[in-house]
Amino acid sequence: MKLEDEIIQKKFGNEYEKLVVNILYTGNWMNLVNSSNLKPYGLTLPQYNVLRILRGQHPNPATVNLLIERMLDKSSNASRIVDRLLIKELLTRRACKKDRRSVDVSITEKGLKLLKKIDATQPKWKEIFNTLSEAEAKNLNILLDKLRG
Amino acid sequence: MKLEDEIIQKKFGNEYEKLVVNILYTGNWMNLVNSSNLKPYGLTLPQYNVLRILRGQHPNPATVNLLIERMLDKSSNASRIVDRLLIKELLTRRACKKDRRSVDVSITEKGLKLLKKIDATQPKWKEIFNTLSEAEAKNLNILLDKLRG
DNA sequence: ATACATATAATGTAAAAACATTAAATACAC
DNA sequence: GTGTATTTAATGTTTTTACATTATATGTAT
Repeated sequence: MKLEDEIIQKKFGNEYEKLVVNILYTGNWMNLVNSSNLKPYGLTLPQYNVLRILRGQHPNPATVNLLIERMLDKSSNASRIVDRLLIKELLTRRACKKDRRSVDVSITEKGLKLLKKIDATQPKWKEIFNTLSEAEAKNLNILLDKLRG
Repeated sequence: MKLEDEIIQKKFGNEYEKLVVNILYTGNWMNLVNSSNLKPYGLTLPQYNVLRILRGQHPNPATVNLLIERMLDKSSNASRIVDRLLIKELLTRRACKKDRRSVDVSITEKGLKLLKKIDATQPKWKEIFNTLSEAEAKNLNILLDKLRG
């Protein structure tokens, strides 16, 4: 029996316990879709997320700290993810003038161009979730926001 | 700005796009809670999940294949996770009689005992999600099931 | 029976993550 | 200003994951 069926059939202690498995399972599936989409471009999911954060800041730089704050995966290998993207010339890293402990990390033109290319091929969640009406999606968002307090 | 705030404030393309970030973010937070709870027992989350699957099968064995099917993280280092748990004597591994390609993996008494100890200290999601009524949790589950089609 | 395909798990290797520590700059109390 | 604590990022090391390959057993078509 697959977990998918397991979720449906298994007797969970309560709705909250089931909810945890449900969210984790759904999230894993989304991650799978996302990362397999990125593979042709030679980016891992964390690398992609960092690039997107940098694009969000552009043309301002971001510090490594800001990357850590924003990244979905907080485990903070941010410094090394920046290393890897630097090698690929998708970003630049230079000492921050105002605070010499910090570094200014900025996405390059090459990085922006790559993101743009990826944008076009990213999963269309609206279509993937076609079993869900817009109102239901909205409702889910509201409930998830509420869940986190 | 933290991602938490970002989710609230950012303009997403549509509710579906927001939903993806929302679920991933929530799931990451849950994983964090779960794995920090396991750390005192020297188990990683995948190791813990494998042990729980084995307990679910007990007293029957599971094949590695079954573990892969059921694990939340499908990347399938199942074989090596079994290795690690074997070293800790939390499970046994022996050739399967019926199909000599397969292996029978079973949780040991030591493994069962460890799980039992962990059970008592696992996060009480019902309390953690106290911002959410039981009806809302149920509604979330229904919507998530629907989302996956 | 033989040949070929498939299923199952293990292994080799490279990449990334986890965890702890370190180094340097800044903030702050006195 | 001096000493101490804190912030910021990088680094060292170990563990785990990712990806491809391999070895063996089983299934299947002929």
